[in-house]
Amino acid sequence: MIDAKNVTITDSEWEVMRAIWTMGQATSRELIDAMHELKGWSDSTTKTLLHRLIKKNAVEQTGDSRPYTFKPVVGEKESMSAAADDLFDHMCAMRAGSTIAQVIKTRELSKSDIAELQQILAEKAKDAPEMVQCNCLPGKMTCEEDS
Amino acid sequence: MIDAKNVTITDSEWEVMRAIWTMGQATSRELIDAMHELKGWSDSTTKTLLHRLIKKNAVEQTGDSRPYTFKPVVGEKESMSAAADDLFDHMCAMRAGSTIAQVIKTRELSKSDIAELQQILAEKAKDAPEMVQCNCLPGKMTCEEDS
DNA sequence: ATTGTTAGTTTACATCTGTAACCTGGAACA
DNA sequence: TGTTCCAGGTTACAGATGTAAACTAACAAT
Repeated sequence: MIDAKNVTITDSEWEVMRAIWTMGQATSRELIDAMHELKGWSDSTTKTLLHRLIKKNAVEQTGDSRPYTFKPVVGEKESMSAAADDLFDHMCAMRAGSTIAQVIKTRELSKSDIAELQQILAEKAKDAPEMVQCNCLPGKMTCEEDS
Repeated sequence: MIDAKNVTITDSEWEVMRAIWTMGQATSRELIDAMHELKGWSDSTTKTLLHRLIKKNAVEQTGDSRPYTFKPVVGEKESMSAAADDLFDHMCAMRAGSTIAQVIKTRELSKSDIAELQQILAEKAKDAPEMVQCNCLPGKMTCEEDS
């Protein structure tokens, strides 16, 4: 699995990736059917997305005979982390905490997920700063609003 | 502050919003200078983005005399939550936990941020499911890969 | 009144995205 | 051995996005 960092997967492409990741690998027919089922897309749409993903090196086409096999080149976890990082990189550092809080509140998490998060937090608490600085503007070191 | 849900703020626009949110409100000149400083953008670029944001109802222009004042219509926190939600909505539910874990590891969090997260997690742990199901494909109830 | 300066508005334009039709070469069938 | 079908490839096309030039209306200085 290659670094998902440099590959930008768009929303539609992301849908295809989810299918590929979940199936592990698949033929275009299987993917086309899955996408038709899931999103109502026409065959062409899935084909196009698949090609763009191949071009981006997110998916590879293997096999010698005609119904080729498509499989992921980038890992799901890495891609998800990259996407999340990308999101937080564009937000005010000062607000990351409350955003994460909101996400945790909203998402369904398993007992072990929660245990892992608690573990990480406990560790992180040891040398956590009293407060995180706003990094939106130079000079400006804090955001006014705060609700 | 209006619902940030329906407004899609693009990456570049997001940069402008950060400046506006941080400044609370500002004249176009101040914003143009800030963006020039931060991103090296030409005046026009910031102007265009400002206008698009106004059209999207993310920013409003107030004042009667010439140097008008621009101020946010959507809140920062709401927008950030909306963006985060949007991201997680497109990812496999089963992987949300590990993604959040990765984010927490990477980001800087203050002591109080951590305390809040721990608080939320403790509460959530009470009735957490043993495991979260993959929601990528119909039928398919779990993702194979798992690293 | 005339002119320059700046805030605000329109227009531009290449690339990216979402979505899909159409074409082509080989495999399956008649 | 000509016809059909389909996987794979090419082209299309409108709307979004990043980035910015050009134009116009107000205000300030002469």
